[in-house]
Amino acid sequence: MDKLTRFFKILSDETRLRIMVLLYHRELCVCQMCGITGISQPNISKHLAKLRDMDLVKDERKEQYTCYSLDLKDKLFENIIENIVNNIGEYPTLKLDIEKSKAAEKYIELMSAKK
Amino acid sequence: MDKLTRFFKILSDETRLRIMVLLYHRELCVCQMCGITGISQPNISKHLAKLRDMDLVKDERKEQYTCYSLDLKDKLFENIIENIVNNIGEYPTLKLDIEKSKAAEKYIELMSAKK
DNA sequence: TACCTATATAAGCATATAAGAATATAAGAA
DNA sequence: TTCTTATATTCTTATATGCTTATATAGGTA
Repeated sequence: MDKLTRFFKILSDETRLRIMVLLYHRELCVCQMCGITGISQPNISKHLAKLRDMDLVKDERKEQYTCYSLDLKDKLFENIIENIVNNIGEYPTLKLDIEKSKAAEKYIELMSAKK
Repeated sequence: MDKLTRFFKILSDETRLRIMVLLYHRELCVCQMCGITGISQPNISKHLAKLRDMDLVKDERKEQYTCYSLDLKDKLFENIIENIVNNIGEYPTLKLDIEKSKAAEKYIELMSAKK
């Protein structure tokens, strides 16, 4: 049950929930998540570390970026995320994140453009 | 989304998760929950108060007891609890709670027996 | 009325958690 | 090697959370 309560605790933080829902749709690098959500890089990184520690996401180096993707081995966990996504209309922030993620490449450019 | 993260935070505590799963199966009074779970009365009460504040359970006075039952208006929340229950085999503590709850009346007697 | 019993609340303590700012690291480019 | 970019980590501060013990309240009974 500890695994279950830890999973719920992970999802009880808005930042992590946004990350999880984003990654459910597609893999993203750290700076894309920053750009899409408007959350600071150290903050995103720290939450990604927690998700990694719980084995919910995996990372892969791609050229200069570290790409993250969901890695849900547990069917229950996957169902829960899926349920949320199916009701995405009720959660404007999540919905907007997803919209933005469709043009995720843009956020890499914006990041590079910052001087 | 706040409603969602608050729901996950509620479930991220072992005591509250046990209460929710118990109440999914049947209504129970406070002392029955204490007896079944072995958790202290003030502790159970406090967690019930949180669940009540979030409108996840409702209470009803029945003779000398206050009976609690689930009151999930949100389909997503109900699905999540249902999913857990469907996998109850993976969570021995939850499973044992449910087994005990089948003889819930016993716990009222035990409580009364305590002088 | 006074007395139980069941439940709720409060106080105090210890621990956990989040966010921002500053800094460190790793890998590629010059 | 040095510089740059992307990402990770550390430190500090503020806030939240849980548990135990003690106490309060509400409703029924004697």
